[in-house]
Amino acid sequence: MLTIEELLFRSVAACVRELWGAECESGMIQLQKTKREFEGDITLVVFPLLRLSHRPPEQTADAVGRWIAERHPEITAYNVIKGFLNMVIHDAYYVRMLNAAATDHDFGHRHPETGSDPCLVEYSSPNTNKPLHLGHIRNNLLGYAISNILMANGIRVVKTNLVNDRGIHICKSMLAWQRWGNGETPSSSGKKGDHLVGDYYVRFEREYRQQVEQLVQAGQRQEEAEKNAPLMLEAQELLRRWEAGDTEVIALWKMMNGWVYEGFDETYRRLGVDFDIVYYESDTYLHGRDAVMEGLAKGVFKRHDDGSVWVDLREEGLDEKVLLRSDGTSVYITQDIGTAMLRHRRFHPSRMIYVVGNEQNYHFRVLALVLGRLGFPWAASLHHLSYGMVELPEGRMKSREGTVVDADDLMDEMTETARTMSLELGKLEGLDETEKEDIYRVIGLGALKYYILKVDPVKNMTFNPSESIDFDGNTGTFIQYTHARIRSVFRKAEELGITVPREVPDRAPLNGKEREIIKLILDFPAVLRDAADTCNPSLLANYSYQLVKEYNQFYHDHSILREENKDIRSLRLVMSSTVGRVVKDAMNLLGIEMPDRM
RNA sequence: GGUUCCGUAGCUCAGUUGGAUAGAGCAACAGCCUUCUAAGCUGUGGGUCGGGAGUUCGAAUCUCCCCGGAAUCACCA
Repeated sequence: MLTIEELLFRSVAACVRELWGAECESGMIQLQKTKREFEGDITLVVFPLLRLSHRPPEQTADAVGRWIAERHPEITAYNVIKGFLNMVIHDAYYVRMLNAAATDHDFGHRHPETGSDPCLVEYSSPNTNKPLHLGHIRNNLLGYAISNILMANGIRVVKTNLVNDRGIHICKSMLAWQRWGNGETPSSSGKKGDHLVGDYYVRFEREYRQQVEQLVQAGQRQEEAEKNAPLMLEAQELLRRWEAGDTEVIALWKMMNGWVYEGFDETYRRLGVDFDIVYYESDTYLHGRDAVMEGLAKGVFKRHDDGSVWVDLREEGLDEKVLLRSDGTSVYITQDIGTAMLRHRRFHPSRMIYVVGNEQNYHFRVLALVLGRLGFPWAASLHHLSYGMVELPEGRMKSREGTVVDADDLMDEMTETARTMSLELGKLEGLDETEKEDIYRVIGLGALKYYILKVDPVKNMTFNPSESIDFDGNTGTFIQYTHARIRSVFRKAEELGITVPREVPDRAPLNGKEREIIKLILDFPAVLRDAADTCNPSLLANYSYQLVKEYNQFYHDHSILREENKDIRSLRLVMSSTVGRVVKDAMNLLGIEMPDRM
């Protein structure tokens, strides 16, 4: 079905051709929603057309308005204010479009093209030496949400996680555990595996700092002391033995990483995110080396006298960047080169999206350029979905100062707060305990997820642990609450024996509020597309709030089930159920569950 | 110092391709529960869109310069 925008677009072009004998160039026909304070639904901005009409704005707008109104019964009236032509659209059009949305189970969604290449999304990518924190939550929510949004747009998605399971950081935890652990395990201590390992990492850092301090007091320079501290030397020795395949070290590494994975799995499960494929750096870190050596042979990279291999990106405005160490071992980016190649060989992705914090903007520019230098045409398909840091009121989270907001703790607190508030309101009486607990969980997590996802990813955001997350106002809770009330209307309708039509059978006139809401519903497909095109889930979050806010005002003024509203009930019921469905759909794409009651 | 990003109400954030008088929530104050769930609704107050110049019929939005903040520029990951 032709939307009214498409119809008007063509109509304006035809009008200009007929009246002034000119063709519209792209961008000249600007249609937008009419501002609330003016009468009308769609507005044509006529300024760009003045070049063709050679008339003042008002005359141009009036001429176009008259031409269109004479030919299209959908336009019932128009008015001109300065260079703006506001057109009023017939109620029947909106009722028809509402019905189309109401009866389309995949409203706004597109079906995947068969045989098309997938989009690969990498997110989470944790280190295995400490538990997940608030920054990881932003990462995971963004990655999971954008994957869902792409899928809703008919794109096949492969969700991947690249676990950084090797390196000096995990050796530090291992060393501390060997020293001070006394064989402690998750089951012996009752601690979650990732937290247990994280505690030993913290222990290492604490002891290490003491050693450094002692060396400095004994007369060494800070940098010297940091290199010479016995604990650091031991950790490095452990890394060497790991790389040499020492069975004892490998066994310890496997055991402790196993604990961490159990812990991560639980956190992921609670957070509601998942992956199709998990890559481990210990498997992939060697693969990039061959590619770098090939590039060296082709002359796109250079070897320095000490044997290290470099890429010179000064022409692109960047610096020289090391790709292989002088001892031949790989660095961080080497591993990413290898991983990208492995993935490309296996999936032929049309796009590779990396959800990684903005502190790695430089890294991903380099990665794309290096892959380009190596001659891979798909280097251009890399997309870094960069997001800002989550900061605390006093600044950045610092593990040294114990200001890291732990993911598990935060989810616990959110659920707990939801429980307390729910009990105060006392609306869940009559439900059994497991149902109640599930609703507390859904509300607590919904508030957290929405709070994070409503912010534009590119921006740093502030998280105030004591007062940030409200359950009032522009929150996930409010959206869930409105949904729960809509569901309640339908439960009541059933009790009252009111039949709910699938679509609006009559041609009831619309009031202003109803039009606003229907227009918002009809925006959903475009918002969903924009969110995918710009890799920005916050568009969906803010859209959901806007829709629900509008609906909630309507809800108060327009009783749906009252007997005196019988004749307009069908419209209101169809509208309500469609709002409920769209909002639930949008929120689910963000990973936010929608309770039927709360 | 170089590069990139951010700067909108006291606070947290929206703001569509450049479009009309820049919007929400929190906080403050005043109302609304015989009425489909008050986690809600209605109203009041609150702005040099960091500053300046430019482009344009029109700039929070695009360009340049400055100010403030963040990240990064490692043989760390």
